[in-house]
Amino acid sequence: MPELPDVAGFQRYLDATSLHQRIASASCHDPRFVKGVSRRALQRRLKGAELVATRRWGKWLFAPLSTGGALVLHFGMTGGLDYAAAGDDEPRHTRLVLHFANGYRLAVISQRMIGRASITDDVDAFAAEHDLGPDALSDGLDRSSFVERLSGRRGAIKSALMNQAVVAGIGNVYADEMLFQAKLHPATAVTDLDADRLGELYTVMRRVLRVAARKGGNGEQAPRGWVLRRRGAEETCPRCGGRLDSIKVNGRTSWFCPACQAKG
DNA sequence: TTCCATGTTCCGCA
DNA sequence: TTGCGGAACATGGA
Repeated sequence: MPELPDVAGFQRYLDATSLHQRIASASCHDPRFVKGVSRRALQRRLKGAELVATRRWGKWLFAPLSTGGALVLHFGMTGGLDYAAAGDDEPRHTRLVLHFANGYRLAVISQRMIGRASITDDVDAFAAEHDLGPDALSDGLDRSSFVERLSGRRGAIKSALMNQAVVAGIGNVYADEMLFQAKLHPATAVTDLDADRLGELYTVMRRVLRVAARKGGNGEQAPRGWVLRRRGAEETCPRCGGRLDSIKVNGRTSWFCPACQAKG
């Protein structure tokens, strides 16, 4: 689930619940969830601090600390946040808990241990270390810079869209949605697309992500015409009614309409 | 039981 | 040297 729109929802949730509260203690159940720093160091850096803001970059969520540095969160393939009273049961697969002085706690959930938590002293440097391109919704990523970043790439357009070094935030589901709305076959070679076509894809990308982020990534609230509600072998194209098909692109399942999304 | 899953990272190959 | 594609990683549901 967690692609850019989902993480945007987590960001709003964190903003609404957990900012400017003193962290009495932090507990991490599984050391494998912490990357880059030791589990003890993570807990020590969080204790006594407040989360003073949030910043999202692609699928990564950062929360600068009042004591310096920033908490780093990534949710992997399934995860989320849960803010509740200290006595409430923690959700399954809770990996990190911030216990606030106000008697509430924030649980960070990530089922498959592919997510992670860390501490960084410099968000921009962290992004550079992880080879993150500009956030897909950032102001700095205008149409021409998007076209420039994609042009000349050798692989399939879907691979390029999902490449976090090209543009950060797009995953498998939303890549399929964008390609559906842009009427592009997922395996189309980037080199077969001219600047106009890539520019159209930029417009679609921004619209899809903006609309989805507003819904907090909740796929059930996606507009009726969107294909992401219909991933599956028995499903039909919301545009032409034909049967959807799937192929593997870059090892990931791509759902598309063979009639609407012509190759090239 | 086997396969597959919405992500990132690492490695081999062109 | 660089970029691309596949495998590994961990866990649970179909």
